[in-house]
Amino acid sequence: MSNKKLSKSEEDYIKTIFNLSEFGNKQVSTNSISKVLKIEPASVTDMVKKLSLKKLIYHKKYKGSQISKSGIKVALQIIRKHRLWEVFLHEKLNFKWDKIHNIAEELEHVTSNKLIDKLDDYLKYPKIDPHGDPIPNKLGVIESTIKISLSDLKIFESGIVSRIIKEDDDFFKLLKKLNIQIGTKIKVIEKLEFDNSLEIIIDNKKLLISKKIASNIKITKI
Amino acid sequence: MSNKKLSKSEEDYIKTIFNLSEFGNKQVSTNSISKVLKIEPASVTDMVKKLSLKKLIYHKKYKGSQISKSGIKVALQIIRKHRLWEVFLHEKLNFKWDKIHNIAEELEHVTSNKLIDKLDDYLKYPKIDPHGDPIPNKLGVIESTIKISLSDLKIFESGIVSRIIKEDDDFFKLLKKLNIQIGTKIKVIEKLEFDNSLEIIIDNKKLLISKKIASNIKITKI
DNA sequence: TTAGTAATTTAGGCAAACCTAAAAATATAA
DNA sequence: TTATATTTTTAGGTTTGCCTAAATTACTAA
Repeated sequence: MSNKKLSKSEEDYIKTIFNLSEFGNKQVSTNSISKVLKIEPASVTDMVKKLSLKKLIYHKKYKGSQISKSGIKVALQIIRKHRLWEVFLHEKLNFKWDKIHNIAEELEHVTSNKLIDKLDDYLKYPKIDPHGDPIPNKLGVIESTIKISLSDLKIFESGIVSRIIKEDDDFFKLLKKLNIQIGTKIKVIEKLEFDNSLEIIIDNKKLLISKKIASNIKITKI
Repeated sequence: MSNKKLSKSEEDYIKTIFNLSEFGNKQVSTNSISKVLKIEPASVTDMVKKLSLKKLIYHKKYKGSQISKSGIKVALQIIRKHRLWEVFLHEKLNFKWDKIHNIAEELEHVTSNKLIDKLDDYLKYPKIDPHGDPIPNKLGVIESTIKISLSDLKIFESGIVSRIIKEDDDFFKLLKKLNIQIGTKIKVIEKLEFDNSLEIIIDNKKLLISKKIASNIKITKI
């Protein structure tokens, strides 16, 4: 099909529309795109028309945009690149969590597919990025793992930390002190009625965390 | 000084002008830039004016362009990025010599300085890229090593292979068969009068190579 | 030294991706 | 159900980086 190389701008729009659409199901308003990309609504209208001509989205005047099948395909490849670079920056170059996003934002537009496949191989085919977001494979397939909030885990259930909701430096520091990070195994052994805080086990050590902390941590049940 | 971020195009021009100028000494013609970048001379004139306003080059109508001190600084940083990425692609991702250039051409425009410094660290501060070209350090300093042709090495002198002149697949294959690559230590033990071929030692093994081969290999004397 | 050729610049245009201001469509609330 | 507010689009501009065609300057060889 229409395999002409997209511009950086076009890629940014597609990614944004995909992200706002919740896996392609929702209509996306011109204004919401405008806000995310910090581009005036009038300009968004221009681009949205262009992407519509390329069949990457469906657009009806005044009604919003919906990403198409081929648009989703494109978006997943961009997301794949972004997240693989994030893994590289974090694991190999020792960048902190919160510093990698902007750099990956640039690297994701580097075009070579060969590059991304070799990078994937070099990183040993990671399934999640340093934020805990899943990485689509070469074919765009995301291995679906169901994530629930740590606060929703029942007593004696275990899980692997797979996402931190609150992206905030203080919260990151707190988690570091508690030895909690992406990949950490956690078992819930008690839920206190008094204040809903949780007693959990990490590395054979018991500790107590508040309901608020727990609800900002997503885990994959094991 | 004028530290506003340069566009990809501007960077490409600066790099080209630097490369054509032989370390900033020579005037560079509009036509030569045009040929390298495959952009019409008229367009080159436009850009050259712009870069001149930014004091990255000096330009006199009809007389050619000369890169300025600050232009050289910029060029060296781009070259640094390019060559570090080449090392990464070659050493870490196992790309072949001849495949890395185009990808590095894209990666060199990624802006983060922090990224390039961390990459440098990760690669253990390499001094030369996979083609044998020297890598400027953070300050733009190139550790100058004098390279001579292997065919100019005298009897009983030794050197490290630092550059392959002929960039040609067949020649690469030949070198591979001879166990010669960037970094290989070579000692000359005989120069045959008959056909000017050289007897050399690599890894304690003697072998004979033609004058033509030798003159396509640059080495650093040790 | 001058006529022809080559290199370079000027002039005018175009596409991409933005912008502002104003008009049109839609949503909301009295 | 209007009047008002909000959202979206249209219309017309700007900048960047390219283009072609034509004019100008520089070079070269008779």
